Amino acid sequence: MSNRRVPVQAASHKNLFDAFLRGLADIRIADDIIFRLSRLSQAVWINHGSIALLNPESDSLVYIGSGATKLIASASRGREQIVAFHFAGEVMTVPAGALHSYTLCALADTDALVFPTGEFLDIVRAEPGVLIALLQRSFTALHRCRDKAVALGRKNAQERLASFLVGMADRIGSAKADQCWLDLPMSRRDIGDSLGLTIETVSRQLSELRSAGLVETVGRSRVLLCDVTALGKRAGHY
Amino acid sequence: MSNRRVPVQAASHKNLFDAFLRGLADIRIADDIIFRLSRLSQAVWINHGSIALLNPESDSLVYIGSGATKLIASASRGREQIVAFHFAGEVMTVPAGALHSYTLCALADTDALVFPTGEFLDIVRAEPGVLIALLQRSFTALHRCRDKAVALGRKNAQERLASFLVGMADRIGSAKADQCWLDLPMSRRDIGDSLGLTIETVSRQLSELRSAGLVETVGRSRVLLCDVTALGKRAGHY
DNA sequence: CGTTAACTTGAATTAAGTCAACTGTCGTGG
DNA sequence: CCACGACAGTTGACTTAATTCAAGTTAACG
Repeated sequence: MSNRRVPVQAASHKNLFDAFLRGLADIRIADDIIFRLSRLSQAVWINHGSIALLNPESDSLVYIGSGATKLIASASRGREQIVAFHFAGEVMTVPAGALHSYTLCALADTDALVFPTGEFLDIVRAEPGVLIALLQRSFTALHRCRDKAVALGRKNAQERLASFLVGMADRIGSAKADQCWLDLPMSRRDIGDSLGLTIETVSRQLSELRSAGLVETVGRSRVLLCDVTALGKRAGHY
Repeated sequence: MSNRRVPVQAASHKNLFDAFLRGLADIRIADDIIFRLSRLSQAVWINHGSIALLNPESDSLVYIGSGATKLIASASRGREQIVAFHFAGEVMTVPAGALHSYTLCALADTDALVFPTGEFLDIVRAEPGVLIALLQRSFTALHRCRDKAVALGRKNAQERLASFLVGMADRIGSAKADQCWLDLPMSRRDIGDSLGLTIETVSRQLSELRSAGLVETVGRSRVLLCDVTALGKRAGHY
């Protein structure tokens, strides 16, 4: 992870905001709305391993400019469930005051842009393109979360890990034919907390996939999926 | 379940559509948009126990006029995970062509109104009120799904059942002080398929809650939550 | 009031968790 | 640039919570 040693500069608010607009919707947005959104947003630099300080009073809408994050839900007795990972260019919502308490934590040095959801929607009322873009991202998040529910509710450890790897390959992998290289920014503990498994079980199942010839690993974070189709089958997908 | 014996008449498309509009957003919508939405929508009557025939080619937006439904995701080997329950007045999305195949199934005789999501959004572009209402419902669904992920990933059988009961109390219970009556439209199998447990485990845990004095049951579907706060504690909520 | 399916309870099994020891990776400092 | 230390990850042995299989009960409907 060479970028951890290189001193990285936080992006300026302007650059971050521009990237957010470009990524959100491929449409022209009225200047006054852009101005108001810009004033509403707050650029946040989250160091690798630390958590974002979000307003606990209101839901937050977060854009990840660069880096990667995990969204953690905590139940009582200190148990943590990672509810979603997010990567550069993605938008997510963090609820305030829910049944479980949510924390946004950076897996790598991360540039983020934060809006209070309520005010954001008020401003953006007149821009259907933005609303629809947001709605589509929200559907995507819901579908991912449902897939996770299936994995957590009805799949065994090996299928969960296979699902995870195939899902990550889809999002941050570099595919070539039916092979795919992954550089995972999260630890085994994070993977376990995401799959509802212990770190030991994750490790054991990864070893099994390794000896089945489905994956190879290099160091701690690099993984080669040797046969994505076969892995998808092990994941219990249709 | 007396309404199963009474022959129920499917609501007319007009009544259903009107209820949908009233429930969605408390705003005036342009007449031509109402007309186009009305033409796009399809009223569907789903008998207790049978599944809705949705277009497998496109995502569906579904409004439940009356009744109750379960949204089932199927993984390979015939395993089923109930991803969400929906009751009268609610709106949901059913994805087509996802990793797992989704089925909408009625827990009671159900009146529903179905739109293809894509066309719906095209028509509704000019109505920010509708888009925002949809966005908020989508956030609610996402938050519920995340809570479910926490339960499935990090809670034991008893906590899951307690979460389920408290959650249902919130949505379809009749509360009085800290007590709450529930008339569950779903079977023990449905509860198990929703909580990632077997029917036997659900039964055992319900018996435990019963002997702990936290719930009482009458017949198969009526449940009295004797102390919702205490039950919430057992659910691992904060 | 009898039949059927839903539910409950019990005993045996198993997948994943826990606890513990060991190994490899990676970054720092000599 | 190499060696060391610390921590992330792996592997093994044992335990446990939930599943599976099996045998009753009970509720709901005709």
